[in-house]
Amino acid sequence: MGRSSYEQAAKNREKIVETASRLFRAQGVDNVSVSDIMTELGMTTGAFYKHFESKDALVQEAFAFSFRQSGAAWGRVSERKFDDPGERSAAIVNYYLQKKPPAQTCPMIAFAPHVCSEASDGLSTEAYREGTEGLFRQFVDHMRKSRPSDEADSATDQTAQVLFAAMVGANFLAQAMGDAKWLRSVQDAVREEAALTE
Amino acid sequence: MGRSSYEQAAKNREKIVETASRLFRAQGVDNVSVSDIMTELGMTTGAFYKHFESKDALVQEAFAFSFRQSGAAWGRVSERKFDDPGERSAAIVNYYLQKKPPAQTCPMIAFAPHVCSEASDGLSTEAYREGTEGLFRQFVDHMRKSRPSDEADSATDQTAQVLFAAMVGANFLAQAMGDAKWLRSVQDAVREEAALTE
DNA sequence: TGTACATCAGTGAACGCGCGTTCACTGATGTAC
DNA sequence: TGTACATCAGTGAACGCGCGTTCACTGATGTAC
Repeated sequence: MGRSSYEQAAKNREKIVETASRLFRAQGVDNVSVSDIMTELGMTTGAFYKHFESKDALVQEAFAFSFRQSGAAWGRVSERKFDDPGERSAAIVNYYLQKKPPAQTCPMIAFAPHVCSEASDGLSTEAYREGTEGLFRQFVDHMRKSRPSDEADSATDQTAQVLFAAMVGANFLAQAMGDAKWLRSVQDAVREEAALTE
Repeated sequence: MGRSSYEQAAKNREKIVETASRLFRAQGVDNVSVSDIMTELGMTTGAFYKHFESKDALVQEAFAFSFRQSGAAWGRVSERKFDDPGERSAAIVNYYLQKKPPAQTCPMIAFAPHVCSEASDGLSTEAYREGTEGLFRQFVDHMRKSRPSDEADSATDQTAQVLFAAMVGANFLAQAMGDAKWLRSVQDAVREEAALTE
């Protein structure tokens, strides 16, 4: 098992980022070791450091990758055709609150524990902030299209911001609590609130 | 330094729970070691296990303690006199979204990372669920008092649930992101939404 | 094009560190007579 | 009440474990002639 070609090495590097993103989203950054990732790829731990300077360097790239993935999924929802504004604003909230497999947990929620801990240096924290702000702006833009007029409406924006917070809060609680009757009721309330936005 | 009296030992035990709660809320459960807690109390690590079977046993008690503390604080807000319903519903949201010292971070948010990790066994997870559900019920009850009539109004409840999610979501983002202009705007939107509840 | 050497992706074992937990021990407190 | 013994809160050092990281080594790939 000697040296790999540059092509193979580049593929392996990508695989590390993708696998890490998946595992980080499913289990949380601090519950996934470098060895966990490399073992899943059938490689040894030492090889990791031929590609990344440290675990946090990988974390940074994995964050960017995950946020891009989420942003793309939101974009696909946003491009659908909608009959009326209420349907439009409900669509993205419904998509977000859908139950998804662990590997697709919202990055804003899955990565927060790592960002809060002191263990994370500036790099990954910065990636988290940028990613979260990006999703927020994307959400607000989506909601603005619910307005027939092209002018920005500050009341619409305010409602959108409340919905964003409510949506994230409901998902956060779902991750932390697991299923609970009252929580499903909260999620439904957020969905309905989004639907009656006009 | 021989054996302590039963009275002293009981005091020490309480101090462990209080100190742990404070540090856990400020830094997160997984970033605070048993040794951190005991050192702050001027005791050695070994003494800890005369009081608790394991770290998670302490975590469970610290969770219950913190949630009781938060619930009591909410209760004090709830007992104030209010002139109109909007002022009443704004009061608790404003209180919740107030910037507080690290040691008073909302337990729903501060403890979530530990509950999500596999490291937590059933005990502490259960304490978290009970505590969170308790705060939720307290919030909804507070909001119901905004209605002049004594009958439960399902529309009021729905608004209350959305506000709860939005409030928690906004605080969650604040913890994860630190200060950001757009986030303050989101927090303001949530506060205003609460104020116009009637 | 073929040959000789340099490069470097991947290996596998080791290191250092912090953590939760254990343990033999100490000596003041508690208890039995 | 006083004495002799048992209890057990607290000590301080050690243990085992998983983690991030390092390192000498291997041998196929890349490069220079």
